[in-house]
Amino acid sequence: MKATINDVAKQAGVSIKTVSRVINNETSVRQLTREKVQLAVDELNYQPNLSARNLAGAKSFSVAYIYDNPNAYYIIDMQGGILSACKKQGFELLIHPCDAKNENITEEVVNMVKQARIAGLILTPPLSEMPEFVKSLIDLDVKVVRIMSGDVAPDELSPCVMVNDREAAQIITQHLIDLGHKDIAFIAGDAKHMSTIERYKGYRRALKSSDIEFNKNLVIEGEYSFDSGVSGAKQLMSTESNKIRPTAIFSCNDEIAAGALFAARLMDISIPEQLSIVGFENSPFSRQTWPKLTTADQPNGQIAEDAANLLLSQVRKQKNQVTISQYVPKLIIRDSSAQCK
Amino acid sequence: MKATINDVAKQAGVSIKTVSRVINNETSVRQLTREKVQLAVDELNYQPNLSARNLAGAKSFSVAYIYDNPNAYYIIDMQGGILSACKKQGFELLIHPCDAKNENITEEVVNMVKQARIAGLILTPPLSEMPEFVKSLIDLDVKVVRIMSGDVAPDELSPCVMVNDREAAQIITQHLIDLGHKDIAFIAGDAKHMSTIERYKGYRRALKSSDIEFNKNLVIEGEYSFDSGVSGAKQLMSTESNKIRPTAIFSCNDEIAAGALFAARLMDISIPEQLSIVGFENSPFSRQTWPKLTTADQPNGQIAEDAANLLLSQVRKQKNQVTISQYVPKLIIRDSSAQCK
DNA sequence: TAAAAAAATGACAGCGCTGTCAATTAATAA
DNA sequence: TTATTAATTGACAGCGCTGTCATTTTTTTA
Repeated sequence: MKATINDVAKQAGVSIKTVSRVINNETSVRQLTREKVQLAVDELNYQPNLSARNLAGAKSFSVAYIYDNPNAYYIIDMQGGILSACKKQGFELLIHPCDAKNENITEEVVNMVKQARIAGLILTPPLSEMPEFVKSLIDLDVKVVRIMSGDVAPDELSPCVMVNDREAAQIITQHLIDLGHKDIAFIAGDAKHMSTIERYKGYRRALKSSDIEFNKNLVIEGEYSFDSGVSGAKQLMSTESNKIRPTAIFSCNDEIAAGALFAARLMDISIPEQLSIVGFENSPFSRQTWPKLTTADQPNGQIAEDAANLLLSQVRKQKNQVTISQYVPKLIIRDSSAQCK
Repeated sequence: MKATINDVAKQAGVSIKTVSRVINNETSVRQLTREKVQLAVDELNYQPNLSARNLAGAKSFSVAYIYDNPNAYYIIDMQGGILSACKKQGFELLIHPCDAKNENITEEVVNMVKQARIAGLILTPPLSEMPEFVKSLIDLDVKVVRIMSGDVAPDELSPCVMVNDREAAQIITQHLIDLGHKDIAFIAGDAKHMSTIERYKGYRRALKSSDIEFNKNLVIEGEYSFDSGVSGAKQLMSTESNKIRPTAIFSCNDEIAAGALFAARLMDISIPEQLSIVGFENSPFSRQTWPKLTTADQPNGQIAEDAANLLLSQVRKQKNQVTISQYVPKLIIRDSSAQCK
């Protein structure tokens, strides 16, 4: 059947403890011994039993990805990236979707972490942005890595992988400005999400750096949803009011942009001729709208893998890597943005 | 710290073995004893340690969901449903995305199953439709439950949860016929997928039952992708040829339908006035296209939970439930289908 | 009522590994 | 060279549970 540590020990002519040392990459094993053991491991195609390790050892080999995010594409990308890192290092991944608005979320997750003896957690927005929640988890003696929006970590609670939405938003707004747009509207995502705040900052910054006067009537509060895009765009483009109608809309994500596109269609406004609309995220359906969306690409899979590697090195106590990686989403120009007439 | 089986045994005044019997729902425990133990379990908020159970026992408490499917919405729904069933029964879920086209997929998955000591597997199309692959897994002494397209299981390999695409496709085609359409085109998904075949059968059956002559020029081979919808619709609606142009298109899923919508837009064909387009799946973006798609709704989360329950009862050897549940996706009428003029 | 059969319970080993600590070996200092 | 220290290795217990089998208790039968 499956080889155990005993088989390897016998084959290599050492004690099981030495095998254990080798597979755990501990120091104080002579090079020669290490090689002997490694050889036996390879020959027998030995893979340590996770349950046994979790049971016997102080540390566990399970990490979890906790998330609350209605965006399926995002979650799938994240899972993929994390999984890829976990596999390479012999860890197992548990997934735990949950509801950030649930009052008992802390209790629920704390229980889950205890129950499964989890060694580390990866958190994405909005969970990663709930300091109290994060704190209760860290108190549990699990390592945590957060993926967050911004350029520097907001606190010292845990290592973070940062996504610089501000800069990306500035770039994408600048793209609109370069096309001659001045009346650029902004449809926000959930107000509480850092990503919304950061994208808004980038938007403002771009306007400022081009000396375009900010018009608060062009800013619509919303949430990360299609419907929010529909109603936001309707409001912005309605002719009833005597407000200024924008010539371009910066939507906080692709879903909102798709909604805006939908509203434009309803109102018989042609895109991009009469109105430019840009999204954010480069989710698959930004390629499936009419017209295809100009957007900003986040390499989510890579971000996730990065975060997972950070977490695993923490868990394995290799070093307290304080390295904080930062990603800046890249502008992708498609067909929903054009020269302002 | 966390309560163990010893604590419970002490509290209840029985041996740990008896506690074990109670938590495993074994027979031959007196009612009185069972209650005593249950009380202690509740008081101590005891939850058995999964690693220990997996290590000590013959059976394991881990199941896996293996999938290859580019449709993020589908996967997320499945995961959610499976997870919900697993949680209720104290099982852990491992997820394993993979590539069905990879030659070594069997080896890869077999390894994974052995390595993690997995008790059961849930398979969705296209993996569930690869008999050789399924067989090698079953030989491994893991329980398998497949989610498949059709009304009856194609073989005896494993219990199945069936999704009756044929009937649903017939209903949705009938919907088009009821609207007065006669020249109804069909854009297929991946030819190898049972769902494509079943939906095609339903389409044919509906035509037949209304005595509409089948025109093979109106059937386009494709795959489950947006691009396939674009090129399919282009081909169907091109004016160059002297073929009959359809007045309605049955797209094998929503993504294809979205592509068809896109193509219609390109060709300046207005939907649904000049052409009705229907999708299949009721994925979120069927609500985010212009116009919103008429489609067939699959309750994926529920299907998944059903499959997971079937699997877990197998694994726990409660009974060899041969119950095969069958779901028929329901017609959802939105704005992309209209009376034929 | 005693004997036999059936049901309920418990003692104990052991799953595959890691942690602790003692024993051995190699490296260094005296 | 020998004593001392450091590096390497191994023996063994035990993580929390389940499987096996023996023991005790209850029920049934004679």
